[in-house]
Amino acid sequence: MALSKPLCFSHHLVKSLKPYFPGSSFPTASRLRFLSFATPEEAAAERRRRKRRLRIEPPISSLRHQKQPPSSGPQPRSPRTVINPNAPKLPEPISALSGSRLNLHNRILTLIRENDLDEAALLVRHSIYSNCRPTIFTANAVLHALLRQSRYADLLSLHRFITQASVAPTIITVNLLLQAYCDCRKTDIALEHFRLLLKDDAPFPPSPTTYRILAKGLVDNSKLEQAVELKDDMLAKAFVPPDPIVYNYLMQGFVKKGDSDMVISLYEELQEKLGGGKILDGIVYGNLMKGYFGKGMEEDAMGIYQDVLSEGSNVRFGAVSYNQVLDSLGRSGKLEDTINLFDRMVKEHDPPRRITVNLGTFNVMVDAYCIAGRFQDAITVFRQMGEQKCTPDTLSYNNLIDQLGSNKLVAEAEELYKAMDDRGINPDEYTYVLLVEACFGVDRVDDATGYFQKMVELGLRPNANAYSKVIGGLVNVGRLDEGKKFFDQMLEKEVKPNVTSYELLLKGFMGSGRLDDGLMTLKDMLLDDGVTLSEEMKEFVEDALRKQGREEELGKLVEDAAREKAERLAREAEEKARAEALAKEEEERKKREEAESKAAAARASAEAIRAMLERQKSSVKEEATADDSNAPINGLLGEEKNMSESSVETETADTTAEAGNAAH
DNA sequence: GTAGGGTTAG
Repeated sequence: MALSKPLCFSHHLVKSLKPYFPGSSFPTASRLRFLSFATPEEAAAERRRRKRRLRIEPPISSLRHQKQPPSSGPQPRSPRTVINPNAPKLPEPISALSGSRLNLHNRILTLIRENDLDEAALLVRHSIYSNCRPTIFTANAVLHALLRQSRYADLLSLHRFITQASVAPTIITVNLLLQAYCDCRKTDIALEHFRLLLKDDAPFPPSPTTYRILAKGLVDNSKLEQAVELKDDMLAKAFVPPDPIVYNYLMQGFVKKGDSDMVISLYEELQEKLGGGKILDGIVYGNLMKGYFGKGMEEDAMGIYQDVLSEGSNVRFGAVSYNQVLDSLGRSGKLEDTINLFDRMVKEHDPPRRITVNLGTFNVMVDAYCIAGRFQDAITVFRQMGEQKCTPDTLSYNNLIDQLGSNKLVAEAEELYKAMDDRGINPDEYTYVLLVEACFGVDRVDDATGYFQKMVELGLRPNANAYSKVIGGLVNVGRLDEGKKFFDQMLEKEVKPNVTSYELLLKGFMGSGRLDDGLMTLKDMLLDDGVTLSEEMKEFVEDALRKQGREEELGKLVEDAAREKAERLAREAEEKARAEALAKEEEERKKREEAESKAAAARASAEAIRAMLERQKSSVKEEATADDSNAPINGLLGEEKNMSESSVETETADTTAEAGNAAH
């Protein structure tokens, strides 16, 4: 019995995944629409059906009898659900979190608080097959902690584990999973899981947060079209009311894309869906203003601004909503209005009762001052952060250092860098690259390379882009050999060079007449799979060679490189083929062995039965009354049945594990 | 005693 429980759930999952997701890619627009209801009435009916289903908390014991025919007892579920006895289980009610399971929960929460997530995850796993099974609430807490620390691989692995162990998820579990996939830019996988919630036999519908996670994930990955589809699906299914946050994510995406018309029409659509009155959630107004500013409709933008932030306005504004309006003003050159709004926000700020200012506020202000060229004011407002109990993070520092450095205010930038040290905020690779660039910008070449070396010494890992900054700076001032040294360092550290880093060196050597060094660089570049030589670069090289009458060398070099590359590729292909052949052999050998051992087991079992029948026969001969002797046969067959079940379970588990692995 | 409520600067 214990074995058949997990079997039932995971089996269902695999079965249900197949027909609904024939391709691995996200369904096209038409297929998403196919899921929508034809009429609002239909959608409402389905909604009612689900709510009804959700209201009924089945006793835990009923979960064990899922396989029983539906004839026993009253049937509260919709007819469709009854037809499918393998429908995903409903999650346990919160009341399950009591007694020893609550103790376990609290122990795990303590581990999370102590930041020992490994131990917490391990304890969940170990308890699953113990006599104190963790509740889904405990698992959710651990999943959430893993998500907070961006430990996606561990999150997926724990999620896979509890799924295989047939711990029924809650909507929170699903949302955590969707968030993890979206964070990893795997929006297609996130959408596949989301679609399970839309199925008829889904144990619960999506929540507002579900839509928010997906909308943000799609927008952040520039999949605006799919984000709009999702929003339309949200309206059609109507599991949740039209959500300003979802709309705002979309507006954000279109602001970034420069499509102001779409920004405005999304706002108007939301307004209509919410009944036509004023939208009372302030979140949408910053982006709406950006839409108007983007169309040059300044008066409309400012009209909205005056309206929603006027004396008696009942539009609700939190720090985030304010920040977006603040940003729209700052980016539109309305510095005076920006400052006024900022002052108002600081006045309204009354923690912990009301929060209207946060870290983002200051960063938006810094940008506004810098856009206006008032760098000293930017520094001043940055320093005011502490007064509002805000602490700048590395990104905040980087932002201001960037603005100062690229405007030749290097001393100020360096002062901020020192302040980071004093406050125990760690500079990252980006901080150092900004300082490197700033120093190059004012011809402090040695300081620039000094900052770069310091970053490397600190164990930070500059990427190819960072290397190309230092190489470029050195090449620009004619210190080619030093530039080459950094290029070699990059190779040494196994950082894959980018096109720019090659091109900088190539241009440097060729431009200064060091043709042999240039040709060597060119050959390395041609041999590198990751980069291609642009036409422009090729012409540049030809030109430099022609000047010294060596233009015929280029053709030969290109040929040589092409041949060497082809040889290498052929070699690699051969090695790969050989490895694959070996793997296949191994696989076949395993299969053969398995088949042999199965056959042997079958022979042994047949032999056992035969022997038993033999014994039975002889005992019948000996005793005239013998009708209790077939019990062992039943036992034997029963055992065999169990074995095959557990092997199916292993197979299913593997399939699920593969799906999870695909995320990496 | 299970997430969240959204933003900004790479």
